[in-house]
Amino acid sequence: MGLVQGLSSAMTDEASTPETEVLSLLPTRLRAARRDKGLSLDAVAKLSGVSRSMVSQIERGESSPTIATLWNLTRALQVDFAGLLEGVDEPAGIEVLRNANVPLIANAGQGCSIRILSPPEEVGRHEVYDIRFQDSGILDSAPHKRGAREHLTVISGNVRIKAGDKVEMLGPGDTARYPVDQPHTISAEAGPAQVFLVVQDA
Amino acid sequence: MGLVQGLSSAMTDEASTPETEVLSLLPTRLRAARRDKGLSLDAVAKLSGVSRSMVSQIERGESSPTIATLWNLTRALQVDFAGLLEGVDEPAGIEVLRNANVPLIANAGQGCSIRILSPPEEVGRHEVYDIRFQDSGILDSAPHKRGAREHLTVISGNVRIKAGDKVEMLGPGDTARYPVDQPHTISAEAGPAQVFLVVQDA
DNA sequence: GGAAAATTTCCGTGATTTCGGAAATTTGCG
DNA sequence: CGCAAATTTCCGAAATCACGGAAATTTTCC
Repeated sequence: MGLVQGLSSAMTDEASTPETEVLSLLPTRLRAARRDKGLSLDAVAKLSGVSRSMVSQIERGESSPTIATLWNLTRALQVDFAGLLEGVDEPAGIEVLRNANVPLIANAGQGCSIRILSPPEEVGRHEVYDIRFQDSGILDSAPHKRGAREHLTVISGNVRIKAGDKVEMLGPGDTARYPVDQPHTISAEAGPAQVFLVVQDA
Repeated sequence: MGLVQGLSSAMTDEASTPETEVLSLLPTRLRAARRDKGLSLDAVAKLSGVSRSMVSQIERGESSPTIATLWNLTRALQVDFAGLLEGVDEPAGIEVLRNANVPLIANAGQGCSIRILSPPEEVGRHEVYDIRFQDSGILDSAPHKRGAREHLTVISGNVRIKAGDKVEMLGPGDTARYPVDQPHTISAEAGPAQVFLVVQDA
């Protein structure tokens, strides 16, 4: 007995946040998803191939489903498998960051300043930067983790992108997307430039 | 016998994409994650509280773990539970979208044109737009799904953001972030304006 | 090469999930 | 109220997961 067992013994070195409880949210969320769609246990059973009884047990938290069965359930209920285990936080109102208060990284690269537009909480998943280059300014970066991509749009000026061994020239209004699990460099080519950079999954 | 069973019988009405196979990626990914960190089966066993044998079986795809045990594993390996089941595609080189070829939505809202900077594949997870308003231009949007957020930065001009019942005024260089699981409106306030908009998890 | 150490896989046992059908509960309607 | 239909929960039986220890494999070092 003990669906959400363990974790007690050997804990990793990070903060012991109460997020161990995330699993306990799953039953409620599944039931909610089903009721939202106005489906009966039997209906989702037929849709998902998981038996009525099992669906019932899972929804009541009396058993910890196999990922295979959970996957089938999410398909039938059309809920996002990923989001199902996410915590719930999300600031409520509009969060404003004034031009004057934007955090700045002045001495990264040469002749460029980076304005950080995304909140620290989002680091890793989703980072947004406004980067301004002086003439011939350069910013080169070490590889991020695999799967990471950058999405760059030129606001003004001309820039040169180098990702791995590929090179591209961009003018105002141009956009480039590229994987950054490799060394990459952004540089202003003739005169100053301003770019908007979104890093995902870094 | 069949770890990735079912799905054969009653299929939902959507396209039968081969994404049923996603589960088959999990073993490989887990093993990769462990090796990346230079850990032995025994090490993660002690860290996660899951037995060596089980970890081995899971990594070889010989058993479909319970979400509880999978969760414990992800904690020990410090991998994102969500991303673990995501598909894999990712174009390789630098993808360039020229200013002249940017897809345009001309008649959304009033007096505003939307330039779509992100690729269609990313829709839902991560969308990037360059929006230009004429004087008094307005764009209001219906609620997206819960958890979605917009990240807006003003390139030029002055804009007014309304999300739910909250309102904010932004000038050049200002950034706002807000939940969009509710009706929301962006409008140019005095003269034309240009904004950069990132929508996540729509 | 060869032995020792470490790592991984195999195997028997016990606990848990999963299924199909029966009982219990809830819902709908005269 | 009371009965019928629908929905949900309960109950074995079979399948699978999960564990600990032994065997097999790989790695390390002399």
